[in-house]
Amino acid sequence: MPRVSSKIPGVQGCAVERTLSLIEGKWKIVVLYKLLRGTLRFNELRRLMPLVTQRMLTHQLRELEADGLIIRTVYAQVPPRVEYSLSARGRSLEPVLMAMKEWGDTNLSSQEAQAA
Amino acid sequence: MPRVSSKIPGVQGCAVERTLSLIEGKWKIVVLYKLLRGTLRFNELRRLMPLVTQRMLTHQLRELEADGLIIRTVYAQVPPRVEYSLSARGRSLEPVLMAMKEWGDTNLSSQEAQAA
DNA sequence: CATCACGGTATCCTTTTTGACACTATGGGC
DNA sequence: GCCCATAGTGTCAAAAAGGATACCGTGATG
Repeated sequence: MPRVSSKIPGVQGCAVERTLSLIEGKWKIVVLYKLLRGTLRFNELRRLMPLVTQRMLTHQLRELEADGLIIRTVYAQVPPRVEYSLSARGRSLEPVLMAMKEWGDTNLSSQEAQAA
Repeated sequence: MPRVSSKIPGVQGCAVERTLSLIEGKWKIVVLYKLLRGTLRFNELRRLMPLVTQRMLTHQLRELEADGLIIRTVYAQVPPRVEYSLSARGRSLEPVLMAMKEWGDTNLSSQEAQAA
């Protein structure tokens, strides 16, 4: 099924790279990771990630949405209510996120944090 | 299954993030991916990735080395000979790389490349 | 009428990343 | 002596990413 771009010879890694490019943004994986547990409102996300500025969070969310990884639902209410949840596509990234988390837990345990 | 890191409260995603930070560089995953198949010399890598400038490749390799993911072996020969290979730590990233590759192959097959 | 909460925007600036391009050292071969 | 290959460095500039800060619109509430 390595049906990637087929043609281009030296660019097999492309699939890996393109996958990476979707989750590269500074806080994107964190967002995805949080959303694995369920839908969250904008400000709930903010509270979970106090270090992210509003502008950044909005921006990352918009990109994740554009890439079809999350779904943004706006409720026409007065204090606005906007909910974010993973799309099927986004949820399918779970194995990737988990592989990364496990690797990190194992290999970055502050102990051997730097070069082993 | 919210088994997170337990300790640090607001920074559970940290492991994931830090893992990501090691492979984020523009061409790093490609390098790692290529090295999964075995040791390569500097120019072999260059030939495999014609779009990377020499400066960039060197830079990425240095960072990968600093993070303990690859091993750089210099042979004191006259046309210099420098070989790069994965360290044990680097090789342990294989599941992550594979998870990403598989996701990419499945979800980025040019067809549904954009938002599903 | 002022205030509040929510979910943003807009603007500006700094830092980081990436790229272009040229230059270097070494020792062997011609 | 000059050129070659390998594996780099160095410098500069462009582009992308990220951050700080401030402002906006809407109804409900007081």
